Amino acid sequence: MDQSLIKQYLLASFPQFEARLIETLIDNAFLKEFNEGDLLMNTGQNMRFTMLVVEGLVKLYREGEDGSEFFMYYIHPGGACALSMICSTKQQTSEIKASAVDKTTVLAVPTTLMDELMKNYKTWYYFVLETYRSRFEELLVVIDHISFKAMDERLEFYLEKQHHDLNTRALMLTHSQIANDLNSSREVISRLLKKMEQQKKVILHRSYIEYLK
Amino acid sequence: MDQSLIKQYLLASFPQFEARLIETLIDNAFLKEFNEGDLLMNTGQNMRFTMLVVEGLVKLYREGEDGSEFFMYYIHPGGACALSMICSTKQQTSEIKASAVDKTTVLAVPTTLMDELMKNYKTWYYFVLETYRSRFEELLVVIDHISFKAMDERLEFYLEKQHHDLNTRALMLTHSQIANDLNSSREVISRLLKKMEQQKKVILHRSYIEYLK
DNA sequence: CCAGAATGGTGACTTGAGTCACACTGGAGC
DNA sequence: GCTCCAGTGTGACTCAAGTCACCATTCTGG
Repeated sequence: MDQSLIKQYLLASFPQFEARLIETLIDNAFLKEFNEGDLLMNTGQNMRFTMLVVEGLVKLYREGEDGSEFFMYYIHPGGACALSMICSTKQQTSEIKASAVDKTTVLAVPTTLMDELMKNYKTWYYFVLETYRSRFEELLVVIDHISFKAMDERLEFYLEKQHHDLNTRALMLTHSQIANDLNSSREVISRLLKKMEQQKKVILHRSYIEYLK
Repeated sequence: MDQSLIKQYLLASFPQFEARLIETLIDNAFLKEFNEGDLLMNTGQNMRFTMLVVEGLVKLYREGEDGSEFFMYYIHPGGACALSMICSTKQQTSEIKASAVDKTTVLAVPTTLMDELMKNYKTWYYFVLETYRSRFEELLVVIDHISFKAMDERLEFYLEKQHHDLNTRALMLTHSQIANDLNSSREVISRLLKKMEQQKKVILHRSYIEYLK
């Protein structure tokens, strides 16, 4: 049944939540599934639910005016989208998108419930603040990289991150995909990858990259 | 007296705070003054106080490894540093600095008080969330600019922001300062400013720029 | 008033990275 | 087998922006 499934998910992914909070969430939230590639959140729409990721993987990226995109970070089970945690705000400026990388399950918590949760459950408000803080810091790291680092270093960091977040050395990525994520171009990425291969940091294959270091 | 001064400041800069919250703050927080150029917050130090700006102006910037800096945004009276709102976290990665632009007064609220404030005062937790949200969005805009825009556009945006935030057309900035804030070099900024002058968007003077558009 | 510092202007050069054009290759599907 | 196409490799070119060198102007402190 759905209720007990929610409980299982919460216990597994959000072990820090207090028992009463879990009960409240079971009574008020519902599960939602997304397939690979589905959009969880689109630009500027008013959020009526806070989404807690309980299974799968979500990719957050920024969309430029011309359609080019820019990878920011992944959200793993146990995380939530910071932006989805605010009850009904304008959000006109920020063009941000979230899409499922794998088959993903999220727990949708109505934003109308936020006041009560914040007030009554310490573990909830810790979670909200911690979510904001960590996303904030990730953005700072992103800013660091694009403003202070050159492409080769950014590429290495990107691959390291992929390796770490996806927990595999076999990175299923084409050069164009990487170029998109880093807002660069395929040729540039190809050349840099070639260099990295010579430095024995990766081995290149068709449609995937073996991460060594 | 200090107590009534705090009250005045709070009423002026944080009119949304409920009366009981203001009383609590009066009893537990204290004012702190900074002179122009003083550092309010340094890299990675554990924050023991949340700082609410009640007078003056605070500049937030990111420090690169080599000492170069990168302007992010201003905090006006009525605002607070999002990062200072988290009770004692690691914060090892983020090298972020806050310095006073003018003579600035802040209200220092002990972070040990956060739990109680969040729980008991709805206007407080709205404020905290709103602070996070708005800073987050500002960072997104920053990312947009450095990843999608060229220097000329970034410069125009920067000047527009200065004009808007400092509320004056007489921008007291040298070319080197601007270059620092944008993580560029003086010569580049000089040339671009020259172009903008030809386009009648600014008039250049020694040590200050008249913003026209 | 003078020396030195701060500020700004400019030409010449270098470089990282984006673009264009085109060639090669391995796999999927017929 | 063959075709087509996504994925990749590479040289040549362009351009924005950073760097270097040097000079001119204004300001400031003794």
